[in-house]
Amino acid sequence: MKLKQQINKTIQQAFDKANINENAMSVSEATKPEFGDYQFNGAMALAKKLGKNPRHIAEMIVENLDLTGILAKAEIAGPGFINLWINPLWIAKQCQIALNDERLGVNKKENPVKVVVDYSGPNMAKQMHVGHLRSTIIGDTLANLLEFLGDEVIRQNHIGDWGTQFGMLIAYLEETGEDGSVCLRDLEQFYKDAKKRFDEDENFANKAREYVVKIQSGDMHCLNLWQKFIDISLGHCEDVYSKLCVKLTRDDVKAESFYNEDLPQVIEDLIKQNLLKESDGAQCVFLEGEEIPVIVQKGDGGYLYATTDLAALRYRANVLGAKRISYVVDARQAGHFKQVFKVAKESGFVPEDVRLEHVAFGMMMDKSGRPFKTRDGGTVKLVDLLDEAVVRAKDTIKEKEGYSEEEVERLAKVIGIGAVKYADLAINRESNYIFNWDKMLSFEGNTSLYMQYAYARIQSIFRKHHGEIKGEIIIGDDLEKRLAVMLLRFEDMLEQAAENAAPNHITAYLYELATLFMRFYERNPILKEGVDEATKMSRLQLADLAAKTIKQGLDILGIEVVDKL
RNA sequence: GCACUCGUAGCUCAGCUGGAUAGAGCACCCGCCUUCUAAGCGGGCGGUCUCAGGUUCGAAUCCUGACGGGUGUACCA
Repeated sequence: MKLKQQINKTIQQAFDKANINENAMSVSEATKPEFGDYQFNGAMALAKKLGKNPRHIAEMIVENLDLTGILAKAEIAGPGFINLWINPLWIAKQCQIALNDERLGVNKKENPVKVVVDYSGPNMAKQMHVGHLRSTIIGDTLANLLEFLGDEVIRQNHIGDWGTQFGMLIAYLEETGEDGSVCLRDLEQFYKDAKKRFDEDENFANKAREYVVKIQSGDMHCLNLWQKFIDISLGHCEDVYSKLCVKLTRDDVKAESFYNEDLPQVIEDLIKQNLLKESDGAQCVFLEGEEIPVIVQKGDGGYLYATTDLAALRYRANVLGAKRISYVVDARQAGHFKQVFKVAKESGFVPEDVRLEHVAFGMMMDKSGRPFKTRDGGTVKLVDLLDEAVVRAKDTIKEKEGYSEEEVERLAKVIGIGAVKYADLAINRESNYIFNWDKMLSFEGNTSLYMQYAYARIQSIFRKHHGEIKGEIIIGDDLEKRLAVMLLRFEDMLEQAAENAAPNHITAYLYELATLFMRFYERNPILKEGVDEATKMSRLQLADLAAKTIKQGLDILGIEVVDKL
């Protein structure tokens, strides 16, 4: 249900009837309940343009406003605000439609596009650490969201599987042994050990360097070892993805090395476009207004990540056919992407109409506001963080008695992982955020637990209710109306979130929805004695739609729900 | 130095394309369980939106500058 659009249409009709030959600006949600459900603020802006009194214009609009359909009431306030009340009967009907619809009344986009979402991108040489968390879950949310709205989403996991450190790792893998899966159980340690050998033993170091050359020249034995290493390392990532309920699979992997063959061609094509200049021995693209050039080939002939990114960009635009390409990468690389996007457009690698965006996010900080590190200053492994989340979640479960051990385990997983993800997604992605266990695992405030609790409370009602649910939704009081309008806003909110690639729009909405439901639940009894049948049926259905909406919203965030908490 | 970004309640954060008295949560204080999950709900306290100008009928939001924090600044990714 595109609620705003519907209301805008009504306003536009009033414009036409009043002979105001302008496009009406969009209505917005009322800032307060007293101001109705929606408000139209366009009269003031028009007043100046038309040289008329804003209240007079507002009157003209209101006089011509159809109050027999969606809208029930309109009031002029202050200098020319038009406060709008939606017809409760209409609201009820729309909720009914949403409830009977698998997609909760959310339309699929009329003009879906292919979207590449590039996220996670772990380095195969090391274990995933907390630094990968945000990209992985923000990216997955964006992918889920666009998919739900009907776009054709192509997930791309641009894993780092190429570079000089792999020579060292593979040399060490061969040296240590037969079964890679054993020595690679802890990648971090393996990397450290290999590095130690590299620094200590000249022979080993030379061997490592040889391996780099061999891999790059396509030596089969080395490539096999390399492949084995990548497989195992990727397996680690998949464990993390599975724990995180992130949908990335091996099919989404398009590694750095995938673009290797195209790199010389990238250089060739830049030369053809007359964009390349040599500077200090390196091949560079100098962009207008940019202080530093984009270096695409080093003095020694090697390529850089800008080169790979260019290759990836044109592959995504031309081979995959993407019309929107979103890079979910931390904010520090803003400069890099700005430049690379510019080169991609100027060189014609990517057509003008393709939307390139850097979905930037801030850093994760510890409680004292410093970058998130272990006590000794090392990086925190993502698996460890997630495991701790589950352990901590288990401690928060109040009454474990009613559950089997497996159920507690399952609950702890849903709560713990949900808490970590929600806390991250609830923050405006561009700002840095402070990681705080107590806050994220709390039932209070804008947390996943609060949402899961709201959901479970509703499921509890349905466990207690027997018999079929029939009859229609009736909007009884103001609270029910606010809840219902909130439910109808779902699609508007999702669209905004998708447009801005902003998961926190979803969490903010869900929180507001859950809060409204809790209030409704406290004030308007459903199954208690004395509630007449029609009201009961109506409230059951409202509760049902609320639960389904919460579940669908959380599902987009990649967060699970349980029927009982 | 230059570029980017942020600065909102004691703390953590919202605030969409400018709109009415700037919103949540935590913390603190006060109420509400013999009936649907009180892990909840209601109420109170708490603000010079860093500062100074400008645009506008109207600015936390847009522009300029200052101050403060963060990040990035040619051959790592």
